[in-house]
Amino acid sequence: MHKQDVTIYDVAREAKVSMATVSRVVNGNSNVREETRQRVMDVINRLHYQPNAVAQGLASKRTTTVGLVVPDLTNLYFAELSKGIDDIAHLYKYNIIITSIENQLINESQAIQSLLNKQVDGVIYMSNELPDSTVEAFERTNTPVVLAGTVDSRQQYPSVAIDYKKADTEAFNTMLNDGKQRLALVVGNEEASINHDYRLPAYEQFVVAHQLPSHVYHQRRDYSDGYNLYAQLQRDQINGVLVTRDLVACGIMNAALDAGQKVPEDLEIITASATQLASVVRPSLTAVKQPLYDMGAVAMRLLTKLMNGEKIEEKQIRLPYELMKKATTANKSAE
Amino acid sequence: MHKQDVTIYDVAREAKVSMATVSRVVNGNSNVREETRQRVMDVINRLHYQPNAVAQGLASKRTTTVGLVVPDLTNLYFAELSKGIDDIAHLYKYNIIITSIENQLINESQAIQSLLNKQVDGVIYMSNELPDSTVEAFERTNTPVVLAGTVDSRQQYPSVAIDYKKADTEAFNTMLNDGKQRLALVVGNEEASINHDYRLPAYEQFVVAHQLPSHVYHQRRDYSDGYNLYAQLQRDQINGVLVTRDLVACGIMNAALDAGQKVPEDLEIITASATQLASVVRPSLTAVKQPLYDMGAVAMRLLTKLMNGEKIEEKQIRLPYELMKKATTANKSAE
DNA sequence: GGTTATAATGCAAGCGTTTACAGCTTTTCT
DNA sequence: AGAAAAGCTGTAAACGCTTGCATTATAACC
Repeated sequence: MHKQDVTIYDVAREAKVSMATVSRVVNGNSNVREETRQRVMDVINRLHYQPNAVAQGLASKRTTTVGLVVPDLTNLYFAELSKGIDDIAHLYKYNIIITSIENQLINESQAIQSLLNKQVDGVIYMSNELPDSTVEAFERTNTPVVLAGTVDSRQQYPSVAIDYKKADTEAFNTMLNDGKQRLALVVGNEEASINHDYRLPAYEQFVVAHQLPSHVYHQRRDYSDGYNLYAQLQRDQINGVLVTRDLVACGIMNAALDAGQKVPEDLEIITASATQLASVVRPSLTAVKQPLYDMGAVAMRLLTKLMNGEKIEEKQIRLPYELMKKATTANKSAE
Repeated sequence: MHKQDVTIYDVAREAKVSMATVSRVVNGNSNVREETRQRVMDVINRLHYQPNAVAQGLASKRTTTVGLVVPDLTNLYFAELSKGIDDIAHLYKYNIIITSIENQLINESQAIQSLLNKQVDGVIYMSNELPDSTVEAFERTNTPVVLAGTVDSRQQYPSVAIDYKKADTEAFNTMLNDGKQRLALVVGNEEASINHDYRLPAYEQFVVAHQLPSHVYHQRRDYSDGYNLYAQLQRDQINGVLVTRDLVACGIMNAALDAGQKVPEDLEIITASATQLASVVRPSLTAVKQPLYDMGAVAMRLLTKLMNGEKIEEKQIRLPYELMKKATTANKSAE
C-alpha cells in the first residue's frame, strides 16, 4: 500500500556508483571523493531519496532510538523531565519511543519487552519503582539505562536527581522556623526507593532531632486524595506539611481554603516537586523547585555516552535545587 | 556490545523445524500443528527468544509503530490527548514514537522526515498548524494520518475534535446571560485553522448579532502572556473573556485577583480547553471541557483502521463537549 | 485403495542497509 | 621513475525476519 520506493540501489544506479559509496555519503564517511559525493548528493536530492531507518537498524545494529519509560504522560513532573530528555535526544539525532506504564505492574513487563524488541539503543527510566522483572529484561539485552528524576535502591544504574534528603530537611526547617511544630509528610508509595531511602529517613530524623510528633500519610497520589486528606490533617492538628506531589498539595490546599483556613498561616504546605502547577495556583505554594528540564537533559546526555560505550565516572548525579518560599502571597488572592 | 543473541534460527534448530515454522508460531499463523506449536513454544521459552522487531519490520514492511507529533509535551492539552492515544495504541500493540515540534517550524521538516524514515505505519498529528512541507512528506510516503484535537483547513485528513464554533458560541452566550457585554477572545495564532476557521468566525458572528464591540487578542500562549494581558483587558473594559488555552486563562485570572478584582463578578473568564489545571485553580474557571482522552482514543482507533486499509466513512469526527460553569465557587477562596 | 482436497512444513528469495575486504588510483617520497 | 602509502570505490556477505511457492504428510471421499 505505501512506503517509499526509491532505495539506495536506485541512487547508486543513477549516480553510477556502488551502493557502498552511496551509503558512505549518506553516513558522512570521509572516504569519498568530493566530486563523487556531489554527484551522489545530486541524485539523492533529485530522487528524494531517504534512507530506510529500519534497514539501517538491522544492518548496523543501531536504531538511533531510545526508549522512554514513564508512569503517566499527564503528570507534569514527568512531562517536564521528558522535555529535557527530548531536546537532548533530538540534538543527538535520537528518536524516542515512549512507553507509559501507568502503575499497572501487571503488564510493565510486556511493555518493556516490546520496547526492547524494537532494539532501542538505550532507555531512560522514570518511575518510583524499578521492578526486578524490568531489570532482568534490561540485563538480558544489555541495554544501557539511566534513571531520570528517579532513584533505585540497587544503585545499579546511573541516576540524575536532587538530594532529596537535604531538600526535605530544608523544607522541614523552613516550616519549623515559621513556628510550625506539628509537621507531616505526605507521600505516594512508602516502599518506593525515593521515599523509603530518602524522604522518610529525612523526616524521621528531623522529628526525632526536634522532638516533634511523627505523622506520615501515604498512598496519596492525586488531587482528590489530597483534598480528602485535609480532614485527617485537621484532626491530627497538623500545621505544616511536606507533600511529594504538587497535585496532591493543591488538593490539600483547596480543601483547607474551602474549610476557611488560611494558607500558610493555619497550614503551611510545601510541595517537594514543583511543576507548572505550583506556580499557577494561589496562594502560591512554597516549593522545592527541582531542575526537571535539566535533570532530563543531563540524563539523556549521560545515556548518549553510555550508548557510545564511554565509561561514566560518577553514576549518581545530584543537581542543585531551589527552595522557593511563597509565604506572603497568601493574602493576595484572599484580600 | 549488546543486543540479544538468540535468533529465530536458533529456535528452529532446537525445535527441529524450519525458520518458517517458528515464524508462523510467533505470528500466530494457524497453519501449524498443535504439537509442533507446543514444541516450538517450549524452545522459545527455554531460550528466552524474543523476535527482533527491526528485522520483522524490514521483512514485513510493517513496524507496528506510530508517530505522535505534538508541539509540547508539557502542555496538558496535548498530554491528555496523548494519554488516550497511548492507551489505544497499546491495546492494538503499537509502539509510539513521539516527536515534539516545539513551534519551531524551522526543523519540523527534519523531525517529520526522521519519523517517516523510521517507517512508522501511521501518524497522529496534533498541532495548530500543519505546514505544507509536512503534508508533502506524508503524501510522499503515503502514510495514514489522523489529526487529534486539531483541525486543518485542507480537510484532507480525518480529524477528531469538538464543534468549536458551537462551543464558543455557547460560552459567549453564557457570559452574555451573566450580563457581560464587553466580551473578548484571546487566541494563540490567528492564522491557525482552529482560530481562523472556527473561533474567530464564531466570535465575530456573535458580537455582530448582539451588537457588541469586538476585541480579539492574539499571540497569547503562556502564563505570563495572560498575566500581562490583563492590564490591556482592563483598559478595554472587558468583563467577559474566552481564552483558548487554560494556562493563559490562569495568568489573566491571577492578574485580575492581584489587582483586587473579583472573578467572575468583575471579569468572567472561560477557558476554551480545560485541562487538569482548570479544575485545580481557585476560583475555578468556567470551562469548555473537551473529552481529550476520548478524542485521543478515537483518533488512534481511527488510525488503526486506516493502517489496516479500511476505508473511513466519516472523516471529520466531532465529539460532544461540556460547558462547566463554576461561577459560585469564586467566593470560596475569597472568604 | 486410489484420488483429491487440505493441512503442515520447508525452501529460498527477498526486505534495504552496512561494512569487511579487496582492488584499483592517485599521491608522496626517495 | 619506481615503490610505498594513502585515498577511493566496488563486491558481496551479512543483519534476522517474512512469505510465496513447492513439497510432503494427512484427511476425506467414493
